[in-house]
Amino acid sequence: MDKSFEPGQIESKWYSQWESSGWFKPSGQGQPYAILLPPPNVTGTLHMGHAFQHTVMDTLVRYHRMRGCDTLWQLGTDHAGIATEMVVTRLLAPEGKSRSELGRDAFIERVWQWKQQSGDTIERQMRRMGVSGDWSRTMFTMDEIPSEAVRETFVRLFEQGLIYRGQKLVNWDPVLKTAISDLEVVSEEEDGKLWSIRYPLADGSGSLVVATTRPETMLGDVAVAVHPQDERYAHLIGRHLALPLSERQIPIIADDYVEREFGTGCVKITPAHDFNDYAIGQRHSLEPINIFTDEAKINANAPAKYQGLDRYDARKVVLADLDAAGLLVEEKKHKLQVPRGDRTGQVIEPYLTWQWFVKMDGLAARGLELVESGKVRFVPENWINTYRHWLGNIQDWCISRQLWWGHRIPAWYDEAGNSYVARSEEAALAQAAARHGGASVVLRREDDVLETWFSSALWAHSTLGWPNEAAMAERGFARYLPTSVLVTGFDIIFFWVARMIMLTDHFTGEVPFKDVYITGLVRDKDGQKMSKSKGNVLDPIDLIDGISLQDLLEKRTSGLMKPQDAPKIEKATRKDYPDGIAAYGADALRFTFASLASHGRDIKFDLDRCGGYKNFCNKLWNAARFALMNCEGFRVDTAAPLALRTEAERWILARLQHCLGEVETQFAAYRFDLVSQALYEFTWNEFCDWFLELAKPALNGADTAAADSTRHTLLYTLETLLRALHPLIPFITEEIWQNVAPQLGIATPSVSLQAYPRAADIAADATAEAEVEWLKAVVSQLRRIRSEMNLAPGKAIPLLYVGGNAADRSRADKFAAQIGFLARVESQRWLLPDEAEPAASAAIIGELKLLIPLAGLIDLGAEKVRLAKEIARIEAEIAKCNGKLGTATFVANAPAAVVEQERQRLADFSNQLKGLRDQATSLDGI
RNA sequence: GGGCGCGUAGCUCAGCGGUAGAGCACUACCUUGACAUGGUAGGGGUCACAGGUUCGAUCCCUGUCGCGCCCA
Repeated sequence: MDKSFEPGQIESKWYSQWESSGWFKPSGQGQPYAILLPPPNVTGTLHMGHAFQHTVMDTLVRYHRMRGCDTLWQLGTDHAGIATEMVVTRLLAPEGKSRSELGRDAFIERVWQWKQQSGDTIERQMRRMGVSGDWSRTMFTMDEIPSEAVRETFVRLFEQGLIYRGQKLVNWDPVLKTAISDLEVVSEEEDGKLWSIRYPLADGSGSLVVATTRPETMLGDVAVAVHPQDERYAHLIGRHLALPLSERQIPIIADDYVEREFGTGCVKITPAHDFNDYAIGQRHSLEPINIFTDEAKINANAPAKYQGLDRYDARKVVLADLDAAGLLVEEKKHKLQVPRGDRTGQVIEPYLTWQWFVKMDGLAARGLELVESGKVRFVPENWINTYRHWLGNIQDWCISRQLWWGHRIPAWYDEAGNSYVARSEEAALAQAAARHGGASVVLRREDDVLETWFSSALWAHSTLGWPNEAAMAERGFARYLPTSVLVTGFDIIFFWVARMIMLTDHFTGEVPFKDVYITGLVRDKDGQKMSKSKGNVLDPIDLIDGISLQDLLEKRTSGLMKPQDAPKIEKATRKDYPDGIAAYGADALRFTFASLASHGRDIKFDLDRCGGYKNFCNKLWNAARFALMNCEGFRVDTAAPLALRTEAERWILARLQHCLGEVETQFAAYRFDLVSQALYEFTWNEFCDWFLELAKPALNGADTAAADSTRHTLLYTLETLLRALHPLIPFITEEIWQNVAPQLGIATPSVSLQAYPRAADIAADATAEAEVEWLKAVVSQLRRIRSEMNLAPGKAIPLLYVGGNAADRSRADKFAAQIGFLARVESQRWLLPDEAEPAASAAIIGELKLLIPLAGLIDLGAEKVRLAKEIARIEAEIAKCNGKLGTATFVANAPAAVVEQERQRLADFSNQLKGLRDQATSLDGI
């Protein structure tokens, strides 16, 4: 093995071998364990959030595979309607082509080309991360199987009366010219203005003043509302106003939605262009007047003067006209919530259109019940609140989108506008013929497609072949549904998780997954969301392979929506990564993600942390080198050592047992941070820091049986540790394991095919732990004295034992070689019965006193200072103990074990204090 | 306005009724034959603040301040 760990060389080698051997496919044996990959959008490349979640899923999948489960990781990608259509539209621009020039079919052809390219990139990235999913059954949301599921679902929901077509106010993107979901609209406070406009009474007897942030919409006003208890206007309710600029009269109505304190307490009502007004309009049976085209220009319902004007131009003209008419009362600055599409950044228009909807009340009630009853469990469980809140306030789901890329809605229209929902055009024609008394009818297919989440909502059962019986049998529908766990971010609980729960249950009677593990969102080290426009994105591949500053700058500043941000991004990037990014390797990146996966909602990604785990990999690598160098030619037939010859071996196995217990507990709790911490600590602080050091004297000692036993334990512990770490860091563990396993008589071709180690496989050994804890205490004390007395590390010291009990004597005897080696002690002996203690530096461990004679080594004054400091520390501890034990209520009320523990502490400290004081006194006498 | 959450070492975060922990950063010493991507030792915290419950609160409760996010 090389002297240091070089990730690049081993990663690709092992990945292709694993994949080509078919080990990622379900084994068909054992308890089913299935995970659905939330299918990434085919809009480009994977980001850090994907890499994080893929790491979590891969770790779970590898863990359960090693535990003997029949493991299915269903991979796939999502067609992502709007996002992909935008990407491809932008791609066409440099060619001087537009989407509409190209036409629907040619455009879709281009999207498929893009999808191929993007899908390949994504798959390549996933392989680099070590994703061990079943590539042979990967699926795209527009493949035939999921497409059939979409058609079948749509038709059945329609037949069940759960899908309908209706005219409603929706969020409309006037640039993309499609409806978008509430969830895709982000409202933020922006600076705007509030205008007060005078509306005269129709009979000329007076006027009202209304306040609005959108004066142009007055062209579509149908009423003015006041609060029913507002005494100022009570006498006007039911009378009419002459709507300025339009030749219309509108009524004054009363509705308690109106806030009396806001503005004048009079609200213009424009049902076609405001969600609240729409509701009021419905309450008062007012017919909405739509004044916009689908591009948000004024349409023919408005006075001719304004027709064709863009919404913001219309605003200027309307205000000018009002001013000219003396009806503009006031204009003032005002902060308002502006809704923008999260993809385009355009101001979204509430717009009255015909759309397809899914009725949600019944489905939502059932969706809620499935989670409340525990059939689906959120981890962390708090997320149930978010889920509950959304389902409790749900509206019907608008599923149609005015796009080309997606699942085209299976509905057809005849010339009269009657619609026919059917599984195929033939079936639709048959329906139409039946309706028209057998005559053949010309049908036009619905142009709209379904929103992307409609197909995603079916992902759990459609990827298992539903509704096709043969496909279901082949893909293991009955075996893998419900899947075990869904790993996803809280941002798509509404979009995806809830809808999957509802639809999978509705059509299959099963929940899609038993657990939902909600991960945090990956942010940069300052807590900022990573985004292309902020210029703080990291490509996981660049962390694996490294990237130069130049390439990183190029990546971050090219293709920006706002190219003017480039200098700012460049500056920040130069500051954060003056030398580019080093190559950390996939394992270090994965271990970092795992260790950041606590149950919080933000994951601040700190590159230094990644560096620390790269070092961890190197540490593991070198521990393995040590083991192999010391076990050359050593072979055994049994993996586990049968007869342990040294205390250190018994100790490390006991510690391993603890570690594995912790790992098992934390895996079950989805605490990957604690899994990785337990393994990190065992590897570094116990295996490397102590066991390897304790093994050195044993390996080189005269006792060949102990040396061989130590070799065996060394290999066995390492091999077990590699198995335990494999789900987290698969590449390096495989590479090392291949070198280690043969020496233990293991002939399996891959560590990934080995059983995951469990605490139950190893015996606990409290005695050995206590023995070695004693040794560690002695060594630590000696090292501390050496350091504080400024004894050169290479300087050997003599050690004198004083006092102590029988256990101390036997331990000192047993560990003489180790103490000599670890603390550089040249001689060890017990003070003779009648021998006077020499002037020395001392440490107290229980009843035992360790003395390092001063002669020629230690400065007396320094030792006195050191002792005084130590005495003060112990006195403080004793004072704390006495404080507690001196309180009668503590002794009376605290649990006996706690009181006992406190007494024990007091006894130990007192012992130590006495020893230290004696020592101080004896030094004073010199 | 409603809901959720956070405030612990310089930074990023665990812990959570009974000796305050980790990684990174920092200081000193050390190139010893697994590893300087390292070793050894060390410094650093009235656990946001104020009350309350308790024998005992960083942890539970209430309030205040500050900061997020989600939904209106």
